[in-house]
Amino acid sequence: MSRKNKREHTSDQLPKLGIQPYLDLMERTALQNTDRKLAHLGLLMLWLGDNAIDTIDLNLETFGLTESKWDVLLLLTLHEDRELITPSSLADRLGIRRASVTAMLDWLEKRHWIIREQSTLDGRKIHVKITQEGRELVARALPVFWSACSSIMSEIEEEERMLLEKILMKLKSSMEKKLGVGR
Amino acid sequence: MSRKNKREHTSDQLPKLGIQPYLDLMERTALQNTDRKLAHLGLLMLWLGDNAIDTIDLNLETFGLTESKWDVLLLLTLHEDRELITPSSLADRLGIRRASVTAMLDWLEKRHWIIREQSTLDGRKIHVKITQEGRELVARALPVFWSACSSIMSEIEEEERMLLEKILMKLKSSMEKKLGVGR
DNA sequence: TAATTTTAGTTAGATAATCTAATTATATAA
DNA sequence: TTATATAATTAGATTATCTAACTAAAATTA
Repeated sequence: MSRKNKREHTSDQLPKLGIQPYLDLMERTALQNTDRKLAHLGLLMLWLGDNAIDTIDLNLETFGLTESKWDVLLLLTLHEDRELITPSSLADRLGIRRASVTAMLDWLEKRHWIIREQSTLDGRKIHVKITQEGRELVARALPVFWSACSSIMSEIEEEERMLLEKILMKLKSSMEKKLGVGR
Repeated sequence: MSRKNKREHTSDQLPKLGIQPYLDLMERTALQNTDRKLAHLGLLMLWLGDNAIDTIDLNLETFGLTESKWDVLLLLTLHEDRELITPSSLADRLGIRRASVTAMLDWLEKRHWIIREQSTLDGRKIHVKITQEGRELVARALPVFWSACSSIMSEIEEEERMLLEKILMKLKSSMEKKLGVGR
């Protein structure tokens, strides 16, 4: 009784409608020339994207990181010893303002995961580098990150995999073109 | 000359590496038992998810809405006249705290898109409803939302579509199970 | 070469979306 | 009737963004 009664008072949970009511609403409210089937897929992609990001965030949390800080550390790691990385180039790549990068770098620098060095060639520029401590953090987080990535797709079987990879690659380039971004 | 020169000064753009350097890094840093192929797909899904969200945000911006406010309005629309919607049930469904819902409802109420009514049956509860003005906003935004959803998938061809739908539905339910959420 | 313009980075101040902890009112249970 | 639980809010914080203004340095131009 106690358990059951309790539940009854916990009340008012919104029932999970599933996707059908969304599709019904779409039928009534989309423009004539909107492809319903594609919009259905797009809606799924949007939802999955949210879930994928939540999964990754959950795993990065262990390291005191968020997705955007992680992106910065990953960029610094991948470009290390290749090119000079400035706050401007990070802002450009991340699609955010320089002021936002400044804030993020302040946060990372306070934790000794990155350092800023004034450029000797051009006094306006700052050279951003990952520190040894930062490298160690990344080294600890990477295995978890990859395993989180793979867990997102754990249900996929071999036959589907190849095809899905092809489709996702195609979507990646078409979306990047549309948004004018890229990695 | 002028244009070219200018470009040369625009300097220090980080080159777009593409996915290969990520895969190389994965090879070196993933755990032995991490399925590389699946992690590759997961990484793509993560990136696509970001892009899909950006696309939707860009379109909702026109209406002064963000994805989370839109989610609330959509929930109110779909559940209208079906069940009593309370701040608690919204928090539960959205996976956020009641305090966060309070803030969002304040914002929406200030714009006259929702109203709050005290429940007569249980004085602790608030009944949240979409207003006529809110309904009109949603009616204007919905066609744009669906067309944005379909634009995400515009490259998909009919043969791929069926299979992709099946895969995405499967991923949706597996991820929702893992995260303990659902729509 | 001196004056002007552009670029890089930061600072200041704002908003949005979240959180936790504390508070208030009401309802339920012991 | 008293104690406990629930619903919502408030207060105060953090993170991630933004724009506008500012400083310093470099590049352009007159």
